[in-house]
Amino acid sequence: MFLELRHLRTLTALRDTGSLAAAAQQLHQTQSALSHQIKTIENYYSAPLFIRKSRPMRFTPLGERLLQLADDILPAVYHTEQAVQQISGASRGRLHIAIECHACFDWLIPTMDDYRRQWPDVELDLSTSFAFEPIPALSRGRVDLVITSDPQETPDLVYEPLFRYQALLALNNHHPLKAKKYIEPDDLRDLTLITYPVERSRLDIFNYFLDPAGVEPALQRTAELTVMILQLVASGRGVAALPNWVLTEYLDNNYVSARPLGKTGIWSTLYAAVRKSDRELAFVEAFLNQARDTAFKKLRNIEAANSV
Amino acid sequence: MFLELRHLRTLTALRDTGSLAAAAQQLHQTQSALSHQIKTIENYYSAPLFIRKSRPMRFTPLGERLLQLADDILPAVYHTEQAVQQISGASRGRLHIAIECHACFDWLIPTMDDYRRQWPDVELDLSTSFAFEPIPALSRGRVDLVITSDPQETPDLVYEPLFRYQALLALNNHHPLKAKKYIEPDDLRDLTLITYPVERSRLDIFNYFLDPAGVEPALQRTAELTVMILQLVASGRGVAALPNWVLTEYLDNNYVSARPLGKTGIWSTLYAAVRKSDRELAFVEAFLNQARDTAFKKLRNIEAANSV
DNA sequence: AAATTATGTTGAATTTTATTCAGTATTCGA
DNA sequence: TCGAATACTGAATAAAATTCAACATAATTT
Repeated sequence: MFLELRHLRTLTALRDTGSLAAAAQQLHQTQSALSHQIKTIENYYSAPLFIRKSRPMRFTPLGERLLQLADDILPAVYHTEQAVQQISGASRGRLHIAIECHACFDWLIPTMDDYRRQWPDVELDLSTSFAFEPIPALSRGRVDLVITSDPQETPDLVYEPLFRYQALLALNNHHPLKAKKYIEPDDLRDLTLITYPVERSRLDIFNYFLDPAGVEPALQRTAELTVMILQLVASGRGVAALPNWVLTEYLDNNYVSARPLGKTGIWSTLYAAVRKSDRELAFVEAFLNQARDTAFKKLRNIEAANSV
Repeated sequence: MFLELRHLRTLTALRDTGSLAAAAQQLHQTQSALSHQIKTIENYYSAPLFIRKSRPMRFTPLGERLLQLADDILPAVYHTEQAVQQISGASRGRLHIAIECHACFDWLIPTMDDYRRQWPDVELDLSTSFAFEPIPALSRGRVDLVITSDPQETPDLVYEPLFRYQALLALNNHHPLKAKKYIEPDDLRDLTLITYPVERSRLDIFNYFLDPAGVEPALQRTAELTVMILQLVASGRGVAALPNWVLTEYLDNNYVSARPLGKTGIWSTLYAAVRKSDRELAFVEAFLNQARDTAFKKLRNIEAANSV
């Protein structure tokens, strides 16, 4: 009468990942939340679930027994949820997505591919919001989900955080700045900066990096497509600030190199805006989680790549 | 990622009882809570769980599928919880109970019998609080649980409601008052009232029934034990106000008869006081639920008996 | 058929519970 | 031994569940 599936899901995530921090990430929660949750279970049973001071972590008999239960029943729950979405109306719906950010294709396409496989009956559509204002379109029901990095409070919308990301400066592989651990504004004074063709006020590298330091790049040029920008960078025609997730594959293939902007880096959060009334629909929630998972996997790669 | 065991337990209770109201009672919740809970599930899946306008109630395919899951996994959960209480410290503890009310033995002894079977490692003890003040004894840790019908707010204690009950006037089987649907204060003017030997201020029949109407019974006498009181009533030596749960068996056997006091009856709630720090211990919570279940079953009987 | 009673729904208020935040301790690896 | 990663904790906050109260509806009684 006390146990909930939530507890079991936490336990399995803990076992799968081997640490609270990683389990929290897998479950899209903070590590503190899991710590509290585990303490609640341990309090209830007046016994620990796992031995803290051991690497790799080991579960106590209590923890083992609960994990066994989790293994017994969670697959059944999962299958039922899948089946039930078929017979109910939950699997049908419309999800018209609008993106404000050029680079988002990079994780959005894989996200949509995976999502479509799981939710074949959802009518997916994607439009770049160059012809219209996406937020009003969302309110009016012309689109159903908007990807944006600056949430503006609106009464009928909610902004669901997807993930944090960092802007990196992409450099060609022989660039002298590779010697530095991170880029400083002055380093850009003599370089050509390549950007997407949008207003300057929407480019974070100006807002948070160059303008505060009063620095201008020697030259600025634009390119529409990410691949074009990277081609230019790779051939030494300039440098470009791009979100870390865009760079993962290119870094893996040693096509270009990258460095953080400033000691702490320029970080921001990407949000999905949806109408409040849609938030708890199964197929909407599933999309958010799919996006988070896809991005999470991409970003895990870059961390590994960066640490080399 | 949405379903919780709570939902499945609600579904099975619904099926077992056939109505929201009864299911709520079984789960010790309000019927409104279940209504909301079910609406949440139905919203999530955008489909109803059962067909409302049919007697007996019928589940939709969605509801059936979830019930099937519940049947698959809830037994396993139950068994694990049992097993886990054995291997953890949760099954061992002390539960010294003090009762303020004379009549409570009636449901408390069966409760304790059932409880002991499930929790053999809990050290059960029962004391009647005639020699000491139970609430201070609870705070000081001399006892662990106090059964009382008047909660007095104390910083370190919580009062958990167990059940509502009604005081009934027990009459001998040939008593002329049997003709009335309910007793009025004036009816007692010429009768002998039998009570437990406690201060008048602790007798609800005076507090809520006779004193407000300014009526005194012709005679008053006391008896220590419930069986004694009922013997006196049965042999026509007087009438007695007793909680409905006490009377169930005697009514079933036609040993005595009973009528409510006043049109709406005199109702009150019985509470279990425990220290806040003990409230969420598994073996304490289990005791509360056991008490509620036992009382619930007893009271279901009397409702049936009364309606004859 | 009207009246009464039991049952279910709903939105708002309330309470409870879960989660985050911020500060701190601890562990791990260089 | 330091810094980075990880975990714990209490307080603040956010979210969720529950109750309350008003109403609607169905079932029963008179």
